[in-house]
Amino acid sequence: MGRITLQTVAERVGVSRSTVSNAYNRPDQLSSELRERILAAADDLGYAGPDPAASSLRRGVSGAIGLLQGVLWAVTDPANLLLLAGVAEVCEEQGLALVLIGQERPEGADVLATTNLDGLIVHCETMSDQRRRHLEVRGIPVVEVDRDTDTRWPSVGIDERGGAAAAARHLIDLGHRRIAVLVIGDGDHHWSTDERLAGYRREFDRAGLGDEIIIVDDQVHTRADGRASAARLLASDHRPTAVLAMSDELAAGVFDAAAELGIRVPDELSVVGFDDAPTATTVSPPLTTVFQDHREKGRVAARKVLGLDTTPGVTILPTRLVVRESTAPAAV
Amino acid sequence: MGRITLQTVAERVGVSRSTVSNAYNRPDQLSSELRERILAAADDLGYAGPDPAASSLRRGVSGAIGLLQGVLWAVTDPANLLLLAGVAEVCEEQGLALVLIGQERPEGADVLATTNLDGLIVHCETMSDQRRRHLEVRGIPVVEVDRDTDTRWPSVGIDERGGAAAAARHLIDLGHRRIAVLVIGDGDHHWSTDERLAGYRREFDRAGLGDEIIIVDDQVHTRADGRASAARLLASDHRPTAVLAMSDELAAGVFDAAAELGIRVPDELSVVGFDDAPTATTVSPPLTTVFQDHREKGRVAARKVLGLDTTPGVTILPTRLVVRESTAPAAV
DNA sequence: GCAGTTTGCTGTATCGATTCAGAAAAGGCA
DNA sequence: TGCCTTTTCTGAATCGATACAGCAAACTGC
Repeated sequence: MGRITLQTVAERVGVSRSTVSNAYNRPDQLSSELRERILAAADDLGYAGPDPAASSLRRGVSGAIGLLQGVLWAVTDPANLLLLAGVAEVCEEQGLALVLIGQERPEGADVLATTNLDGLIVHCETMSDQRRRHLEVRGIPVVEVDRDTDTRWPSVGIDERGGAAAAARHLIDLGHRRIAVLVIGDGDHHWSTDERLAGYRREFDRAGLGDEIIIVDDQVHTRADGRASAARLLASDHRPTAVLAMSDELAAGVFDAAAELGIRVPDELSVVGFDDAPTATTVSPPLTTVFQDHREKGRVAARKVLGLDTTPGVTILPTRLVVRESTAPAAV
Repeated sequence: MGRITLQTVAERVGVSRSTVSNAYNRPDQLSSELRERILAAADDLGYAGPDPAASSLRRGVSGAIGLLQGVLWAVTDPANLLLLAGVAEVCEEQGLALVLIGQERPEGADVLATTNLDGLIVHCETMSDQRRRHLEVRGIPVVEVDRDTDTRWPSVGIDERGGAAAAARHLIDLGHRRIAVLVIGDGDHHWSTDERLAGYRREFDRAGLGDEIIIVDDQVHTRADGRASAARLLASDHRPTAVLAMSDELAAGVFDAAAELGIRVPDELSVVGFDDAPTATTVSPPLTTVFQDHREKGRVAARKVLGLDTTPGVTILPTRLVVRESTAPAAV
């Protein structure tokens, strides 16, 4: 007897297919009495409503937006989750599904190519030309997050440089001279990493610090990485009096290393993070860090990709230094 | 001039539509020479490959599985993320998209109903009859996670009761008598909550503890909640010597409260968590907790829903007590 | 009571691909 | 060379819905 479709329901009620379709999608196009009757019949027949695939084909929209990021990485980083939450929030509000897309697959059977999306948010991911081309050809709106976008796509980012500069200035104002920078990076540098570095450097230069600065670029990403890296750094003879960590997770790692070595924060070592993630306040002492609104970033990205926010080009969200208890004047 | 479709490419090359389709989906059905020619022409024309919506309609599969959980909650809970990661892992491996579905929307425009999925994983969410019915009618395979499933769907869970019992026994063996249980719950009790409670109780009863047990059920969920709740608990005259927290986040909250009140863990207060989430090891002292493999749980759920794991009915994953440094013998 | 607008419903064309039975060409074997 | 299998490609039928023009019937207003 085949599947139950609009047709089946239409025949049962004795109306046309169009009318049944309207019962679902345009209630104002038919009398509410008839609509009730149709819905009742549908329920009776076990019809679950218009088939999404068919509907999607005909309408040309899918009711879903994608979020592209190395999925496994994505769910590992607490700060990133806030971004996800922001995107999810807009999706829920708009009645859209949120599709997580991960790594490109080798065989040309890329998930991105076989999923239909009304838009895509690209986060911290270097995209293959293949994919880039695909998106253009298919005409899917794309918004990039936290990326330098000389490209054709609009983007959302934060004032990385300004935030970083504020963090550096804070330490300099406290009298620190020998400062270490703990660079984030899980393979290659992202745009945001370079920006932060530029922000720190601006203040170092302005203060005439040069030789005293230690740049540690150990490809660290997680708290555990940070701890390992900081352990080496802090074990040196002439250790820094302050550390600028490029994420709160890394900063937490520095705390761990300091605790192990018996170095007191902030008395003997000042630490500044970046992100103002949940970690910042659960750690002890509470972390001085650069606040950014991850969640809002997600919201803005989603709104932009949906055309709800029509600000063209790049949107830059502000950052600001949040001074807590992990920084103190440099010991004399 | 219209969109570019299989047809356009077929005409350009001078073959039939079917052949072009085969070039994409069944390379073995045509000579590789022709295939190359077709792919080249497609690229030339700016054809991005078969349209997912059309393909999905015709084939009857969507290449995506859904994960149903209050999205906002989902991305907030660190332990839950591991589940997500497990599901994502299998999806990536299988070339499937992962769709996050959130709250049911009021207007009958439920995302679940308008998204086409090859399967659905339901996590910690009481489902409306509406939705339940929908899934049945549409014949979408469903797997439930962490739920008592008297229902028609297979499920994946953990040995909640055994784990909880082990935790309770551990405290009892250490000589604790006055033990508080910090119940998790963000509104209503889930099955897992009841199971854990039953596990604790079993050991309390076995040890003949009764009056000494304090059950604190304050609808707590986050670390901050846990701290508030624990603050009240620990401020009482005759405070417990040990706390069984139903999650590591809550346990961390207990740590926070204890620190505030100057109560030393574990000397003056033993704390046991549940989950063995990342928090357990970043907290100080490291938390004694009940380990469960969230990630594996996600993997198993995904495999089950895809029919890759054909174990019927309920799959129960083991739990085990991990003794760290947050528990010590009761002070005499 | 009649022209003019609304309301309510129908029919047909289409969205873009996949499938499967089969035709034509090519190869294998004696 | 002739018969049989294999390879390579084609055509028609379908998947299930939605949009839009159009046609009755039912209301307006004067």
